[in-house]
Amino acid sequence: MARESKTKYILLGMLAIKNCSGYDIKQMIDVNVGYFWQESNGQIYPTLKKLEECKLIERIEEDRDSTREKKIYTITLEGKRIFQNWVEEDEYILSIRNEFLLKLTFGTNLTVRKNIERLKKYKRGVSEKKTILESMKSRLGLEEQTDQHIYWYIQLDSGILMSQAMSEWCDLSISRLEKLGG
Amino acid sequence: MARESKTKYILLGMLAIKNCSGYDIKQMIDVNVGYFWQESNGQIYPTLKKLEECKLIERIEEDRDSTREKKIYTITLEGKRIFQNWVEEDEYILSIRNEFLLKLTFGTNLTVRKNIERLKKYKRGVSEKKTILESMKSRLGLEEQTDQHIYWYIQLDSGILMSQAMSEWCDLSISRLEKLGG
DNA sequence: CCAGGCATGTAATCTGTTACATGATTTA
DNA sequence: TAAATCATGTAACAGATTACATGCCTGG
Repeated sequence: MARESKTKYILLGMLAIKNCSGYDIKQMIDVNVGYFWQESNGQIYPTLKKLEECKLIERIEEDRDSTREKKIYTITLEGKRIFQNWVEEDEYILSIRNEFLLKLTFGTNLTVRKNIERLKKYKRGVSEKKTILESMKSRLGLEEQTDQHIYWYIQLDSGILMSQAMSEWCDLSISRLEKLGG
Repeated sequence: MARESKTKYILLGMLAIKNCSGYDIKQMIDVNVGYFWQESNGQIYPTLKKLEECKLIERIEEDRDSTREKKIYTITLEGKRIFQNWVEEDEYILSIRNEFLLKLTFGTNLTVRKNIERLKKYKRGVSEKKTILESMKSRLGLEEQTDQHIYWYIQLDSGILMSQAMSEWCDLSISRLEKLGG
């Protein structure tokens, strides 16, 4: 049966914030919530099509500026209803697959030195992401404080705090392994 | 093409630690690495079958105690080789889908009070998991310190630190929302 | 005796990724 | 002019979940 896809809800949610194209949505997802939610184009475009067929979203005329082909969508009342129902449900799926942690768990099959290197590299990646999130947060702080903003703020903080914790964990783990004789 | 399934590697990895059954493996995954890796029975059993066909694992006689049907597997040399190759590859997939954070991002569609409630509930869940991980860690500390142990120790710490950070983030977010007038 | 855990497994079905195709426009 | 980015989309294919089936054993 494969559980119900949540893709439609994130698309509706983004369109509830503002009218945009599939490409815009993909950007917004990658940039803003990419650290806890991913969608591929292979999901986005077909889902947009289906949503339009079901009249949960509609195409509008992109009034301006595009010589480029760009399909701008807007959410319908029915779309908002469906979206709202989903937001109100107090249940959440959580799926994670972190292959880095998995390989580290089996770290005994590698030299200590190699594991330390990996942790250092991983930490660099985590720190970069944290920096990006922090700059997004400060940019958000400069803009006007709408109701929407507070939740984006909170959500960004979760990413920042997680990155921070991950980074500290890397240091801790590195020093543990170094004591072992790296 | 759908990316290569990693299921076989975690099964091989568990069998590299000790001989066990599909049921045992499922338990080990849920309990030990469940917070960053999940597998369902619908993946585990068919994969075990395939691995046996490819001679990467073998059935052994469960010497004792079971009136119950239980198929114990052991990893073969070829299986170890395949597993080792995977561990040595310095590349990792990471996929996360946290529907809680997603709904919170769209929190403006709910009352502030409701979002606070959700955060409190979420925090309880996070704290429970943290407690479990901590008890696992102290249990691990009591057992003999093998080479394997240090990596499980480190891996557990990542879960504990993440839970801790998440928990703090919940508090922070709750107080932010309360200031808004919850 | 019955609920729940132990234990294995399959079928149905959808989900989701990758890789590719296409073409315009911008930038170096 | 070549590479990168904008922009939409599809096909192929495997991945993965859920739900169910089966049956034994244990504890209350």
